[in-house]
Amino acid sequence: MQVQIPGFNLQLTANSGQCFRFLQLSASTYHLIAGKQELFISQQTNDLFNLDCSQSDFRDHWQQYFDLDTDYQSILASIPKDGGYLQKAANFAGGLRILQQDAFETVVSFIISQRKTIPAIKSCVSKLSERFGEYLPSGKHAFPSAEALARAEPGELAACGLGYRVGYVSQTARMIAQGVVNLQDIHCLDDAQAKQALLQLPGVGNKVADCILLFAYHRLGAFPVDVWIERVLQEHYPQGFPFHVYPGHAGVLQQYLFCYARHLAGR
DNA sequence: AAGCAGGGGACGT
DNA sequence: ACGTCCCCTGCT
Repeated sequence: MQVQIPGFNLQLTANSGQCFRFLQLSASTYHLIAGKQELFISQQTNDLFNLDCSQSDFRDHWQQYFDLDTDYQSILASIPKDGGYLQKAANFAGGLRILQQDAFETVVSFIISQRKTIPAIKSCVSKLSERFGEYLPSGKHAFPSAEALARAEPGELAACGLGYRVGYVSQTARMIAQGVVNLQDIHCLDDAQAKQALLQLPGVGNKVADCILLFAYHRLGAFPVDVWIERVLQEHYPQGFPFHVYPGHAGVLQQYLFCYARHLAGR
């Protein structure tokens, strides 16, 4: 189907480091696996997109996944037009959308993300899926279930490149499979409670918890601080980032800053 | 409380 | 070829 999505930039979103399961097929076309759903999506013009799914799949699944019901115009409008770094970042990355991803996949992906580059994370996630994820109709693999990773041998996880994170992923998968932490229930908690719940998982610290809140639980106020954001804050906000100006959506700005900083560095 | 170990790949030199 | 860095956490 063809659909008009004003302001959305697929390339920026696919390469934003939120999700590690976009495969770029051409300049404007990507393949994506999210949960048990697969999608070929292509950006044809500024606002026009081609998706190989039905109207009902789009309405029931992808519209939410790509966060098309959030008003990004008003978020962009909240940024002062002062020619500052944030305005430049927003000007570059304003087409980015905060994806609404599966919680378990996001938990594991970001446990793996610590001290790794984005290409390395993608490689790990891909290997984990091929080894432990269930087959999809296309012959590709879904991201593994908590049960599958809980059963996995440490050596098998290590073979996916997890390194010292093998224990974190294994224990976290067990806690979730056994219901010690219920990822569904976290949707009902407020931001602070949700963060506390996630911090119980081994391998999930402050930064990773913020990423999970932002990319799986759609808590747009969560503001993950990684090494790129740390540098941006030190260089451009030495007196601190003005969170009070952006109540409830600073996390969106964090993504603008992250992508812009990486862009300037040629990544 | 600060400092540090920790797989291995990506990246720059 | 080689050192540094990587969307960091947990231990000391």
